Amino acid sequence: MAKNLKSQSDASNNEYFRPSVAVDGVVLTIANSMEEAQDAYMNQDHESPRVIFGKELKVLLIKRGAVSEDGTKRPYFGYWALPGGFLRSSENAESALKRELLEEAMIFLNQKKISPHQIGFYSDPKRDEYNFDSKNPSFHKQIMSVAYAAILNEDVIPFSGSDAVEAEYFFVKDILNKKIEKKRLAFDHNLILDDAIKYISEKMKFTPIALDFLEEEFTIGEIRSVYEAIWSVNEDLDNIDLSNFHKKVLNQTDQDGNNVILPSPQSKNKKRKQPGKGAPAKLYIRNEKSREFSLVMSPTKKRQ
Amino acid sequence: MAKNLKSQSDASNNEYFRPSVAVDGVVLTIANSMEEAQDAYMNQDHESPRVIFGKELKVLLIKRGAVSEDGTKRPYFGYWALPGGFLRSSENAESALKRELLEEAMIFLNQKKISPHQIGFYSDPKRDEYNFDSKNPSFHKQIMSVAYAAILNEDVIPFSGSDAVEAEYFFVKDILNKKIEKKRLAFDHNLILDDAIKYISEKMKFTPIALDFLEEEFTIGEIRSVYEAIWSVNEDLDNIDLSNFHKKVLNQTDQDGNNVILPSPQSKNKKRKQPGKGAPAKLYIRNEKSREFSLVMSPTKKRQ
DNA sequence: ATAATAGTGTCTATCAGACACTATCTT
DNA sequence: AAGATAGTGTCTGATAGACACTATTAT
Repeated sequence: MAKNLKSQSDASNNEYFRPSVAVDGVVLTIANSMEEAQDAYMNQDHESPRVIFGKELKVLLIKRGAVSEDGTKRPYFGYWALPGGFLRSSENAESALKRELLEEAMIFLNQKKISPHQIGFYSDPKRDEYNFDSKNPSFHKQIMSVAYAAILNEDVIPFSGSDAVEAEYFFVKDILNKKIEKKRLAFDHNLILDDAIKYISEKMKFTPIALDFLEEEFTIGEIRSVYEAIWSVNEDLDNIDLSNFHKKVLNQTDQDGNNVILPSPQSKNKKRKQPGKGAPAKLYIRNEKSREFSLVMSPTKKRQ
Repeated sequence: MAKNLKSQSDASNNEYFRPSVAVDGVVLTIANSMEEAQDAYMNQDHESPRVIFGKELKVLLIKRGAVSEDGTKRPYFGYWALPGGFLRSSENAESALKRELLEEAMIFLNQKKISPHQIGFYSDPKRDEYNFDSKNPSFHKQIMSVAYAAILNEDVIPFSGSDAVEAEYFFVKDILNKKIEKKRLAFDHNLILDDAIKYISEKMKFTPIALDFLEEEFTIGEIRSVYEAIWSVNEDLDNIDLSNFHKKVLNQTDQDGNNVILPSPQSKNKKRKQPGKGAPAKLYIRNEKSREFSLVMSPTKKRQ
């Protein structure tokens, strides 16, 4: 027993230190939610008129409860947080992410053929300032996290969380503008969210991951909406020229010279961006083999 | 005591599982080592003639000893491995990396103003197949790693390791071609090395990190050598057109329109790539504020 | 002179950005 | 007809790639 205690107290600064390792998921989606946006417009201070008819980037958050499974009081009670949880033995980070998303938000990533993107590893000892074991203050319960971003498409927007956990999609812009309960997210989740958006924002310049936000069949206007939604969060972007974007996307080829998007063969139907307005657009599908763009998609640089 | 044991055995698959977390460092440098390369050419099978006069990418490896500090036998004894070690309490991953590099290879990153690049987090339970605790087989000693890449410049090439650890720079191409003791690196370090090279290879297309491989004053030819050394590892590249590269580098500006490299004001000296050959080149210094390129540096695409 | 590296000039195809214009649909 | 979105055409400036050519040094 004494030996056991000794080895535990040694753990505070020798090389046999064992931290807890968690996975955090930044689940992103693009919402086409006119009603929601209009509600926001009416109830609030009219600061964001662009919201009204455009598509906007949303992120899944979980409300932290008062007590954890072992009966202890949880830090950041009442705050919104990224979904996630601790890794179990013989489990890798990606499995843990999938398990937690299923448990907390009924999202089954495997079924959706989604590969999450690893954002980074967060190990700052101060990232969870609440988390000390009061019974053993010399033993710092350091919690490290590996963060992933997962992109969901529109058909999972009608989201249903498990009854145990309160889960909800939030506009990313509202979180950045502190228009959220308690002003900020739990732990360093604001930082993780920022990093995830930067990652996706960069990645979509060179690869077709923007299509992951869309259904199997999509229009070029929808792709453009995805780019606008994400780039308007962190780049200085007003809007993307429709005509040039159209040509550029259609000219995208992969390393073998094949087009990255193809006219949909299955359906001759066309699709309207908003019901009852404008000409309907042609439908396209992705070339599943293409993982890289030949041309760089980037926020428009004004000509001097 | 019984309670203590119980909680330890529970640890094998409940949420209080505590893995060990290590940091691994991919320390990269560009070697201008004509003699070394010539030795290799003479002693081996003449398969890589390009090595002789070019600069080549090298990586720092540590030879794994027979026993660890606590007297137990170490897995992967005799293999070469990336430097690194376990995180200690109240320490973040970057501090642990710096501490380990100092201990194992006398490299003091802080002094060199080097910020390491986070490559990824590796948590596959099978990544260290040797590492089971034989006294407690149900308790899987899962070791997770966060990997960083650190770029060193030429002036640290005359490397001196501490006497306790055997440390050496290896040509990355030799490691990829399995021309190394035991054919492969310890653990999943071949995978980590691949990922690090991919990361640096991509990052140098859009940012001036290639300059981190060089001394404070450098020539445009030296920058080109860095690009060739790295891109020849994983891209299908023979060589970069001198003239076009020259113009492109000099035209690089940051977001404020300032040049990324500037003529060196301090010295009117010029520098020769190889002693006694060719005209000496102008010396440049970096604009420390510039962190982004305006133009994309990329491996030449042949015109059809 | 020759070899080797540094550096400039120039031609052409392609692409980015700007923007005018046509097409298709609903109300 | 008006409003809205989809899609085409065309002009211009900038850049990428190819490559000819000059400059500077040591041997």
